[in-house]
Amino acid sequence: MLTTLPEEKLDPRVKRTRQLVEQAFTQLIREKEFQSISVQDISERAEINRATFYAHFPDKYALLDYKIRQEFRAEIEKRTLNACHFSEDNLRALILTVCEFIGEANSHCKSPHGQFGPIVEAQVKEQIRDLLMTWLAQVESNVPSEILATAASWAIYGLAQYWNDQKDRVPVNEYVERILPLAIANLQLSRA
Amino acid sequence: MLTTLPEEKLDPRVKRTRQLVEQAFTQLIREKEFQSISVQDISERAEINRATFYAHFPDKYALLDYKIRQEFRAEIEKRTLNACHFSEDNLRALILTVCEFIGEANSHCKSPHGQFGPIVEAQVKEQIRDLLMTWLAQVESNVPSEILATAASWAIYGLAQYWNDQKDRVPVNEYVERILPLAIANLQLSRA
DNA sequence: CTTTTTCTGTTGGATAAGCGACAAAGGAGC
DNA sequence: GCTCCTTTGTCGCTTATCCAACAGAAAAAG
Repeated sequence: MLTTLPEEKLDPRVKRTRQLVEQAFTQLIREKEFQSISVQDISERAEINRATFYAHFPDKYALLDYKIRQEFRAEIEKRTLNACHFSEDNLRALILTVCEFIGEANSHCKSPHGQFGPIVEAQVKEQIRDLLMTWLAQVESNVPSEILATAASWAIYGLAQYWNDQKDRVPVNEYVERILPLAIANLQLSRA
Repeated sequence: MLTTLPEEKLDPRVKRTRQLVEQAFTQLIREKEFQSISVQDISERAEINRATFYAHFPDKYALLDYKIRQEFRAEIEKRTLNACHFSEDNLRALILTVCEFIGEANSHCKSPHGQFGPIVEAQVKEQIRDLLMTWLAQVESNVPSEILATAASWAIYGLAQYWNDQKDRVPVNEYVERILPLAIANLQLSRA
């Protein structure tokens, strides 16, 4: 689910430890390379037991996934418009968010041999897809919304990454305007 | 004990909740009157269960005691010299600390009908006594150190409060110098 | 005054977190 | 190759915290 109700009667204890783990990880990630961060490091920094970490996350990669999802979601919620309807403006904002998020991820989290990229990609695409699904739920079409959302999420992420990899970049806004019609067309295929 | 070893292999959970309770109380005490602060208020603010509060403190008065002790101890540790030996300089610093602490307590914690005073008095006197006991432990005398420390703690606190209640106060340092010989004499009675 | 509401301590049972200890896997140095 | 050391998941068992409920005290409302 994309809709965030961060506090709906959650056990205070799990709320606490999640928070502690998160902020410990946030601290460590800007000190060390992700690879060299151990679960023990996180547990010690968070002042929780190591076993407790595993009660919340299967491993440190799951925590990374969670962190990425959370931050991307925060961007979505900040700028606009999660859990609202499909519109040209919303789609534009979404694409813009993706472009900038990838840029941030590349610059801030300097991964040595780019093991970071695939993880970010998977999580962000998932988020995009979920969001598009909620938008399309209110629209009639003879193509299943999963199909449309999947295609569009891949396309949007691919285009955003393509832009980020360029040496001489067109301004973001200009680029977004250029690919926006394509994205719209993708989502409105075979409209009823 | 006055000697503080705040973290010696204490269960992380109790460390956490103590900290949460403390900072919740600290926040509330500068918003509300102590009387109008309920255990529920503290628990909610600290995001712990109310029953958990009672697992740590018998009631809110015990928490207040604890807070006062802790802050006075912090003053002692900051300025100087806990767990060290008896000397004129140390005693002077101690008396000065007491004078200023009472002043702070009176001004900052404006209690409506002075129910605060007796609590502060009890806790601070206890702390003074403990500290003097450790000092006297290294000194020979034919009078039990409990007796000497008790008398001196009452005398010092009484004189500090007396000074605070005056309308036209002599400068602190001057006042301290005046009563210092008296305190010294008290502690060195019947020296071996 | 009576009624209603809030707060207080306390209890029993459920659950999360803590604390070792363990075998296994990986890395560093020899 | 071989140690030595660290990290990793995982497992019982203990302990702290949670939660809902309770009766009684205190405060507010009527």
